[in-house]
Parts: sequence; C-alpha cells; structure tokens
Amino acid sequence: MRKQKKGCDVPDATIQRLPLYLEKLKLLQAIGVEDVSSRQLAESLDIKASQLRHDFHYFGGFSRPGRPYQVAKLVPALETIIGIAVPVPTAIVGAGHLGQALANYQNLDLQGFPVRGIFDVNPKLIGLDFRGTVVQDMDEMEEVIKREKIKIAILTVPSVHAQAVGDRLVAAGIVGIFNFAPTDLKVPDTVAVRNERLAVGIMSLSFKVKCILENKEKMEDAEGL
Amino acid sequence: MRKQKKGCDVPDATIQRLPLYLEKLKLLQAIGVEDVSSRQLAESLDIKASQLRHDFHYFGGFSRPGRPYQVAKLVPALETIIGIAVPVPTAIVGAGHLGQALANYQNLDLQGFPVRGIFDVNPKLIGLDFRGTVVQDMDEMEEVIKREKIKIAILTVPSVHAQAVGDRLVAAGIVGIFNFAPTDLKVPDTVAVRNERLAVGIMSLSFKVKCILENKEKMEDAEGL
DNA sequence: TAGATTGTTAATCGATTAACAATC
DNA sequence: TAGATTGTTAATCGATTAACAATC
Repeated sequence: MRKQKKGCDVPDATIQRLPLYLEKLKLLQAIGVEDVSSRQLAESLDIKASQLRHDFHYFGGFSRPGRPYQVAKLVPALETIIGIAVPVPTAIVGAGHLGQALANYQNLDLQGFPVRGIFDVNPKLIGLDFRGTVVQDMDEMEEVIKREKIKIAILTVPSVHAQAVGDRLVAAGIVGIFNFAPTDLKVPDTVAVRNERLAVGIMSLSFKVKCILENKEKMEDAEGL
Repeated sequence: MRKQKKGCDVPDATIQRLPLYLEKLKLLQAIGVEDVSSRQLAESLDIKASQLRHDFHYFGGFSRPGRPYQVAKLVPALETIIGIAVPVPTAIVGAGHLGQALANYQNLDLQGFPVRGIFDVNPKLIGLDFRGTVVQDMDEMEEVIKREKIKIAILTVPSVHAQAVGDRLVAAGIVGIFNFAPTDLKVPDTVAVRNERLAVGIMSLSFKVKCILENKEKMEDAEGL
C-alpha cells in the first residue's frame, strides 16, 4: 500500500490561503473583473505574487504561461479544489448560544455549507427554528446524518461531552468535525478535525497588546528624560 | 530610534503555544501536580520537548538546569508573559447572535478577560442583560472604554461596519481588536488585530474532507479489482 | 555518584521568496 | 516585436528538532 499523506500532499499553509483567494476572486467577479494577474491578486491580499503562483502550482493548469488568470475559470476551479463545487450538507451539534449564532449565520449557506440538521439534548431548545431548520433531539442525530448524507459537523457542545459526541459523529459517518470545544478530540485518521480555540486567539492578542503597551511606556519614558 | 519589532521579538508560532502551555499547566495544578518535566508537558500536548524548551527560552529563567519545572511558579510566570496576570477589561462590540454567544461565554471571565461593556446600535438589544453586563447604545462606547480602561475589543458587527467601528475603537484608545468580521481591518501599527475567519476554518476542513473521501474511493476501487 | 533534567547552540526541515525560461 | 505574464526550479529564510554541556 502506498503511503497516504493527509491533505493530498498540499502544505497546510497553502490550504489556508485557498479560501482567501476564492473570496477575493468572487469579489472581483461581482464587480465584473474578467482577468487578474498573480501580482494584482497577491497585492490585494498582501502576499507575494510568487507565493500565490507557488500555491497554485500544487494544482496546476489555471492559466497558460504569458496569460493572466481568468476570474470566471479560477473561481469554479478553486471551488472544486476546496470541495464546495457541490453544497456540503452540514450539521450543528449543540444548540446553545454559539450553536444558535452559527445556525443564524447565513454565510454558512452562501459559502457552500447548508445546515441540514441542528441537535441538542435540552428539551427547551428542541423545536426552535433557525432559518428553516428545527432543533432536533440528539437521539435522532445518527439517523438524520445518514439520511441527509451529512459529512461535516460543527461541534458546539460543552467540553465535557465533546469527546463522547465526537465518537458518535464518527460512528455515524461524519468525515470532518469543526470543533469549538476547548478539548483535543481523539478521532481515527480517516476523520479531519479542526479545533477552533477562542482562548488561544484572545490570549495571543493579549500578548501583543502587552508588548505594545510596554513599548509605549518606554517611548514615553525616553521622551521624559 | 531603535527598530521596534512587533510582538517583543517572539515568533508567532511560539506565542500561539503559550496559551496551550498555560491551559495544560492549570489542569495539572488543579489535580495537585507540583513538578513537571519538559518531556511530560510536551508529550501531553503532542509536541517535542525541545520545542517547549526552545519556546520557554525566549523568556528564560523558569527553572534551573537539572530541575523540572514547578507548576506553581510556571503558571503565574506564563500569565504575566501573556499579559493576564491582572484581569484585562474587555468590550464586546455588536450584540447580535455571535456577540451574545460570546457575552454568555463565562470562560472569557475565567481566563482573564472580564466583559466590561457590550454595545450595539439596535434599540431592541439595548438594555438586555448578559451575565450582569447590560447592552448599551454604541453612542456611549467611547466614554465607557475610557472610564473602564478597556484595552481589548471583540468586534462582532456586520462586515460593512467593521472598519468604521474599528476606527472608533482605535480613536477611543483600544489596543487590541479580536475581529470576527470577514474584513481585513486597517489599523495603525500601534494596535494589534487578530482576525477570526470562520469561513477559512470550515473551507480548509472541507478540503481535507474531500481528500479523505477521494482516498477512500480509490481504496475501495483498488479492492474491487 | 549516576540518572535525569534544563538551557542553549547547531542541524534539519519546510515554507517563502526570488529568479528565469517559456509563452503569449 | 517588446513587454508582461505564468509555471517551475533554486535560493533564502525561519521554525522545528536534535544534540549536548552544565547542573541538580
């Protein structure tokens, strides 16, 4: 058996830039731009043109040498690469405040991730309607996932339950979990997990804030001398 | 004037790991562990011990050579480095679904970021109480920021208003913005911004899901032959 | 002491950037 | 054609990992 590198052998840094390219290109498309060079596109994203071309080179064949990229061709090409050329049915598991916020976030739909199920154990939440999708009892989760062919789950349950619910999702056939619980989920390597850590975000911001404030103090002290 | 590197000359990759170290150490502290070696701590975080020591080396003096780290000393040391040894008063700007979810998220407080103000322009939201903090009209934002000495703002307004509100925050003296709008905020370099891009997260997850499904298909085809 | 551990430097690895031939 | 542009390889840069002297 050949070795089966995760992520189709594309580095993570490149994968993370693909959505940014797509977003910018859709914007250009909306205002009627037909062609765009690597330099133009890269500059608008504050990166180097060579990095953009290097990224595209993993997939290849977006243009011909000498000709700029055609927006109308690049947009669907990127959508296919990212895997959203066809809508990806998605579930929200945990209908607390964060789950509700995400359920109400219409961009999820627009970007290719229609919400086909919302689940919770709390009877008070079951039956609530979010943009046309009704919160169901978590007992029905496995059945709905199979029926609706849901592949991606957004996990917003309390940390203590994250692993147990994650195990159920994997057993039900979920292939990608977007985990908002501050827990490292253990899953088989046939399942992709992305951990969204709010605390990491605000703390690394805090570190930079502290540095800025300290520098400011020093500058003022220096002036005072 | 000396050149003033952002982030106190510590690489971003290291900064991002500091909260993970702190979190794990607090967990150890809670179960009464007194000493921990770089190897133990690193293994529990699935990284190399040498990376952990290399990270700590930017700050230095956490232990003496030959002796493991003392949890009781390391926790406050990391809190000081991250800048949360003293609580950092924080504002939530935009009290929509996401803003409400964050306002209800008690971990923010526990991790050193007490919410001292929530603001919105929508009269229907003004007056709502979230864990003891009442949503105020955005007209009062600048005054409250100054009075409460708020340094960090969590920005959850619609993208179209993000830049304008961001400008007001900067003018009011905010030093760090945790931006949830899918917009690249332009701020002076005396202000730190962290962009939280939900779409990037779910799309890079989608890419990996697509790869996994394709590989699965290939494996099944190979078996079928 | 012997074994374990840190702080610190050097080696390795991977990602970014530059360079340039091929092409339009 | 001349200027602009891509695809692709090589050079550079930075982050991770290994190694090891100093220390307990």
